[in-house]
Amino acid sequence: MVASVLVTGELLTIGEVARRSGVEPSALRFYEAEGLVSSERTSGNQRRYHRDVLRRIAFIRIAQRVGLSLDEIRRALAELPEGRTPTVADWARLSKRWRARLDEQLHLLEQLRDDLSSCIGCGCLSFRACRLYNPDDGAAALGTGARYLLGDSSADVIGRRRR
Amino acid sequence: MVASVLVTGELLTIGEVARRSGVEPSALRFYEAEGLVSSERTSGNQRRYHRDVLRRIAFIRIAQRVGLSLDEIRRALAELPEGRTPTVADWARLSKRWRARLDEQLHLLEQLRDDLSSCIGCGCLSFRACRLYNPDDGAAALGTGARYLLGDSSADVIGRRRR
DNA sequence: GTACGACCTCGAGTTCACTTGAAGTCAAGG
DNA sequence: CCTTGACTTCAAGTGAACTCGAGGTCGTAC
Repeated sequence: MVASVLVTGELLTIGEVARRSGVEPSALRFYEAEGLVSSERTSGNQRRYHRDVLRRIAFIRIAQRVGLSLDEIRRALAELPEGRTPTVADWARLSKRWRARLDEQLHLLEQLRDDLSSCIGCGCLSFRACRLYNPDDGAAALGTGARYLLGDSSADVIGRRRR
Repeated sequence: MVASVLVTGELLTIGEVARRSGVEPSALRFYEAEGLVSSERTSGNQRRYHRDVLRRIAFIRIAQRVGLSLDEIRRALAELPEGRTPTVADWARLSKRWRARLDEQLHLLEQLRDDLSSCIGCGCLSFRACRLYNPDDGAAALGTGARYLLGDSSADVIGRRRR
């Protein structure tokens, strides 16, 4: 019943942005509160978005897939030029950095898989000898956020001799 | 001052398990509350652990690195034989399944990297054409837990034709 | 026997990225 | 003008995997 398209061609309502981007209105408000996107307001205090917010949201979602936190994404977005609308080159410059990050993640994952392969035969799961349990890279980039596999004060883990 | 090693050779205190495994006592209590590990108690209600709890904890931590939730890990551990101490073969059997999971994660990550490579030139970040934003695999296994990149009701995202 | 560190429970707090709900306002078709 | 859906704010809730603190007990060396 109510028009679902603003035909002015200029500004988008939060509902339109949500439908076009696949991001819930609640998330859009959240992003705004976090300083990731911005909007104008009507006289009645409703949000109106410029069209290029869609590209910004795409950037955010892809960056999340790459593994960035919203905090990192905010810092990345802060490097966009102020005043003018970002160009294709601006966006490409930012996303170029992801490549190295993805390569690193891939490397860690491959290493984990290979360690696992060589360990499956032995089934040792030992704190002292097992590479699976004692990766030298420290942080594991998988699971819920990046958390450390081992505590820092694990002298016993390292120092313990066989027997 | 106080003995830091129980020389009975039989049971371990929570502090010893923590030191040897690199897992905090609070986490060990948490795992017990969650049914992932078990312990006996002294007459004074303190925990005493059998030595093979160390292997169980190693299993848990490695499984987390592979990307399993504690819930999945609990279900995996439930398949261990009851009564007898698990053998090396028991542990190997459980961890063999991780291989496929890691391969799948690697595949998704490689695909994301390749999509990114081919997109960096264009910098499009477009909701309609960009493979980065429209992966067919649906869930992204990165970042905080597994969440969906796109909402389910994103008809506009999919159905929108150019211009 | 006393000191002191290690241990106990239980409830609340943390982080991240949102979602949900309540209570109320705006905008546009009819 | 009225209805209805879309919008507003703000506070609180979610879930995963823990951590922290308070208030109290245990266990061992001296």
